[in-house]
Parts: sequence; structure tokens; C-alpha cells
Amino acid sequence: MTDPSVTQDLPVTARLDPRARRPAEEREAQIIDAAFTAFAATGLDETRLEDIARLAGVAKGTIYLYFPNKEALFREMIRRTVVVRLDALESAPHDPDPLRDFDRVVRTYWSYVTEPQFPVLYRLVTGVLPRLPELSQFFAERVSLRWQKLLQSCVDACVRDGSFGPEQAPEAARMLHALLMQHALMRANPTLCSAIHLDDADAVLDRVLGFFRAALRPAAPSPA
Amino acid sequence: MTDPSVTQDLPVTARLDPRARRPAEEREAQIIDAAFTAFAATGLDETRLEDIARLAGVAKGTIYLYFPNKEALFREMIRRTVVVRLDALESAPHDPDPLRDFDRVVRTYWSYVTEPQFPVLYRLVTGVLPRLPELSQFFAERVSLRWQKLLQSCVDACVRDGSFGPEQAPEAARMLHALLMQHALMRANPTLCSAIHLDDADAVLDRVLGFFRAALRPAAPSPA
DNA sequence: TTGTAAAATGACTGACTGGTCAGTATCCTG
DNA sequence: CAGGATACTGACCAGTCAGTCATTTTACAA
Repeated sequence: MTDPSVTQDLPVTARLDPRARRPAEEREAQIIDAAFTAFAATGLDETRLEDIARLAGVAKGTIYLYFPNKEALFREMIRRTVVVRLDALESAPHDPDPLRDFDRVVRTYWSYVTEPQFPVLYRLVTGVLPRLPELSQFFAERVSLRWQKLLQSCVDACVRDGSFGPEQAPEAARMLHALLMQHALMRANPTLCSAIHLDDADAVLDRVLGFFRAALRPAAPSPA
Repeated sequence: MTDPSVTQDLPVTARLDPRARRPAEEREAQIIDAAFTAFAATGLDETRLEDIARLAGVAKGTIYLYFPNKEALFREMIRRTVVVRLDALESAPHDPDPLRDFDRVVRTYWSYVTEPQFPVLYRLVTGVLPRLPELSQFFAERVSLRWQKLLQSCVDACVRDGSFGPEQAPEAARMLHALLMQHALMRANPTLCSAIHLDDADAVLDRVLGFFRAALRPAAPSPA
């Protein structure tokens, strides 16, 4: 406590000495972080720039040195928070065993959508969908589509391998995507679905995977 | 064209002579309809009461004769638009054949979430989730939960019947719900998932049902 | 026809907030 | 340490819009 009078009611982020100049990147990150918190809590319209500024430990005017306006800040916040692990994942070595590779990808996806940030982003993006369609576009291309392609390639490998039956394969990626996404969202919004049995993320994933594998298991040899 | 100068640029709803007194119920319905359209297009915050009034063919002040404020209007609009076919469905006669009964319920659910109104409501409700949690509660109880219970009872009947294997049954309703819901939302937001193959609602349902039945099909008799 | 109660109107107000910019603090160079 | 350059500040302004209410219109009974 060097000088409580200055920092006492400044919220978390701000502890880097106020009014001190900072390298542009750092300030930007500060503001983006604050924006995420504020927007997550109250949405694009109900969030006052003043609040973001306070959260970031910065004056309102400062925000305008880094972003031309509120909407641009929002957009930029979304873009940056869509941390994409896909680059790493896509170039990572495939497991030679298709089933294990499938498992690895699914688990990575699950941990991605299970992070607390993800459902918030999803809600914010869908919430402003009619107003900022390019943002949804970005989100779709950057997240949904790429994951689905990746999943599909894993499924296909399992089909070639004989681990999965071919009947459901063509749509399997979309089905799995739907199951995982919806479960992640249900977990995040207990209000919206009184999600009692969904606390344990691993357990949920196991159930979903069990269901998925049941659908994909090769058909029984035709009964005599 | 009796008197174009009066009605020419009044939008659709308003054709009941303006400024004429109407029974309270009718006016309320007028306003709610307009509110749905307006909120659907621009969301709770971006919609001006003036716009709703114009759409309803009514002056702004009139709205306040029927609703205490904007938020209440929004809430009421959601409540009423969640047309619940469930009452009818729940008391409707079950088909004695469990599989056919299952089919009937699923198809009714699908037609419900496939109506253009549904995704709009869903988006609006989730969009204001942190601000109006009671609304989500209402939506959840009135829609998601009741449907899931109904679906589950159909699934259980099919399991008793031997049409479905018991392995995946305990979570089957939630899985099916997740699949249908997510597909309905994907169809409604092509931007968000470049939903190419999802135009034909019946075809989509068939694929989902095919997948679901594959997961639920009884396990093959243990191989010799 | 007229009187009156209820319904509807829309100009108005006041609070609010996105965005600005003149002024201040800090840093840096020589 | 001077003095220029740049990051930062926050009081202010202008636009917006939810909500109000004095006035007008309508319906209808006498």
C-alpha cells in the first residue's frame, strides 16, 4: 500500500501506475481486457465507455487514441479474444492411429468451447448479429467451419480405417459439432436449461462421445 | 384506395383506421406484433419506441397506455410469442406404437423450432440474458425443459418396446434436443455457419433422425 | 345535438452518453 | 535543464430517446 488514495477504488486491471505513459501495445491490451469484462457483463449497448475506461484504469479520451469508436473497439475485442488454437492444432503432428487422433482433436475442441470466454463471445456475437454481420462471418470462418473441417477429416480417417461405419459419416462432423457446441452453451447458461448434470465437463464430454460413437459404430453384419 | 393521403406511408399493420378507438385487447396485440418485428430487426436497445409505434400505426404515447415501459413491452412480447403448442401436444392422444409416437413428437418439435419466429426469440432472449434472467428462466421452463421431458418419455417407451437399445437412452432426449436446436439455429443464421446443405428442413430432420436412430439402435448380439 | 368520459396524440423535457479537444503530465533528446 | 514531442486527461458539447402530459379526438348516452 504505497499510496492508497490513488489506487484504492480502481478495479483490478489498473495497477500499472496511472497516468504513466505505456507502450501502445500494452495500453491497447489493457483496454481490450477491460472491454471484454465490461461487454461480457452488460453487452454492447448497455456498456458505457466510461465503465470500460474505469476498468482499464484510463481516461475515456484515451480509448479514442487507440480505437476510432465504440463499435470498432467491440469488433477488435472480439477478433482478438477469438484466440485460435487451430493454427497450432492443424500443424501439429497427427496421431497415426485414427481413433486416437480423432479423440485428440475432439478433446482439444471441447476444452476450447469449455473455456469460460467462449460462450461469452458466442453470446455477444449472436446478440449483435443483425448489426455486425461481418463479425459473425469472421467468427464462423475462424471457429465453426475450421473445426468442422478438421473433425470431418478425422472422422473420414476412422471410416477408412474401419473404426467407424460409413453410414452416418458424411454428416458426422456437423452432428458432433452441434452436440458439443450445444452442450458447451448449456453448461454456460444454467438458467437457460437448468443444467444439473452438466457440471463436470469431462463427464459431459464422455457422454457426448459415447453417444457419437454409438451412432458411428459399424453396422452389425446383416443378420442371418 | 379510399383515402390514400391517410394510409399511404403507414406500414402494414396499421390499416385499421388510425386514431380510432379499439378494444384494448386488439390494440395490445397490434403493439405486440409491431414490437416483435421491430425488436427482431434491431434488438432491444437499438429499437426506438417511435419505430414500434409507427409500425403499429399508433402514437408513441399510446404504447404507454398499455405497457409501463419499454422493457416491460419487450418481456410481454417474448412471453406471448412463445406460443406454446405443448399444452395441445401433451394432452393429445399418444400413438400406441412407440416408434410412431416418437416420430410424431419429434416432428412437432422440429416444426416448432423451424418456424421463423423461434430463432428470433432465441436470439433475443439469449442476447439480454444477463439483464433479464427471469425471461430466460421462463423460456427454459416453457420450452426447453418441457420438450425434453416429452422427448424422454417417448424414448423410454421405445426402449421398453425394444425399438431402441438402452445404452444411450438416459441422455437421449438431451442429445436429440441439442441436435435439433443447433440445426434449427444454424439454418436460421446462415452467416454464422455457411449452412449450405440445410435449406430443406425436411431433409435436415431426416439426417438428424437418421443419426439419432443409429446411436440408439440396439447393440448387435454379442459376436460369437 | 350536446355533454362527457375514455382513448389517443405528439411536442416536449430531462437525463444520459458517445465523441471532442484544449490543456496537462510525462518522456526524451541534446 | 530547456524545450519539443507525444501520451493522457476529463470537462464539455451535441445528439438521442424514454417517458410525460396538456390537448385533441372519438364514442356514445341522454
